[in-house]
Amino acid sequence: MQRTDFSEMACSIARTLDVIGEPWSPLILRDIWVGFSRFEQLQADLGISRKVLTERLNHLVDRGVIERRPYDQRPRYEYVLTGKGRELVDVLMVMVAWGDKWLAGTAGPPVLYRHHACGEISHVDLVCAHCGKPMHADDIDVLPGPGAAA
Amino acid sequence: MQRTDFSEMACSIARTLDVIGEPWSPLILRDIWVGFSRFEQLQADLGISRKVLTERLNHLVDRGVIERRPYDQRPRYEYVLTGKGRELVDVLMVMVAWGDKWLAGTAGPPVLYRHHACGEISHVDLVCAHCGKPMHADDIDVLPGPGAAA
DNA sequence: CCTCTGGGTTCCTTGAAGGAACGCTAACAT
DNA sequence: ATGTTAGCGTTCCTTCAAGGAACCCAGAGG
Repeated sequence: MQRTDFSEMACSIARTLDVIGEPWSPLILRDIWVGFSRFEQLQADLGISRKVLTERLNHLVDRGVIERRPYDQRPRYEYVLTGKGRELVDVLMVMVAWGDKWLAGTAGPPVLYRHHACGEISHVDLVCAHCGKPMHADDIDVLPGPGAAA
Repeated sequence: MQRTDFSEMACSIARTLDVIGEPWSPLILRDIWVGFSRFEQLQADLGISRKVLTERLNHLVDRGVIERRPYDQRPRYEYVLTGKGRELVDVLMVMVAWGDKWLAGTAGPPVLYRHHACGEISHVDLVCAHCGKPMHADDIDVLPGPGAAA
């Protein structure tokens, strides 16, 4: 954990960072999303320290984005996304879209996403949940909300 | 910077984390987005160490998501988003939507977003850039792309 | 010439990440 | 009954980044 505690800030970005803001956490979430569900798989795929992997998995379980459950009579466990965690993957998908566009270089994107609904290779775009039109950084006004800081 | 270098991984999430994955970076980006453009403003608003703020600003400038420019004859500078940086704000907007939904508690969201196009208080949603239908964690297949690891 | 302001830089302390070694449990093989 | 192996962590030590306070520098204004 970073030394400063973001979880108490009156900001949904800061609070979300309290869940996946630590190093490795987004990559762990990605791996679990695409099917690496066990400790050894995660450790091998990421090359992360076992100590840190343990800490991150516990943290993600505590925050309710993944669930730890036995898959054998022996003490064996797998980690799976909860509903809350599956929605958090939205953040990853937008990171992929941005990284593919700005950081992929000449080699092109490392992975492609095929959308079930249309069958095409595609990526995510952001729209307004209310009217369905594009919604990006310059398309909104930011106003104080009910949970604003005192 | 976290000790492990994410920038060389064949993963757009890891590469994006190399840009905004360090502690404070997303919050700095948020502040610049909403209009805190100067060093002193950022330091006072975030309560971040001046040393770390300097490091983060330099890093974000290096990666091309913000620009440092003088605003006075005196040695005074402000930081503004580049186009690349403005698109990166998409990631923040999705974090806000998720944090508002799952972490805001009874007090409600700390800030509200009003969409220019429809005038309503709203939040972002993810759709397929190709067909416009919803696109979330379970709506896609992940395939190897041209820039996949050897 | 003194002071003030914005924008950093230096230095010390604390604590998290890296990494290797070790431990624990339950099945299976000999 | 005694290895052996696989899966899942825990312990311990070293290194480096974050926190925080103090300091520095340039230019304008009194």
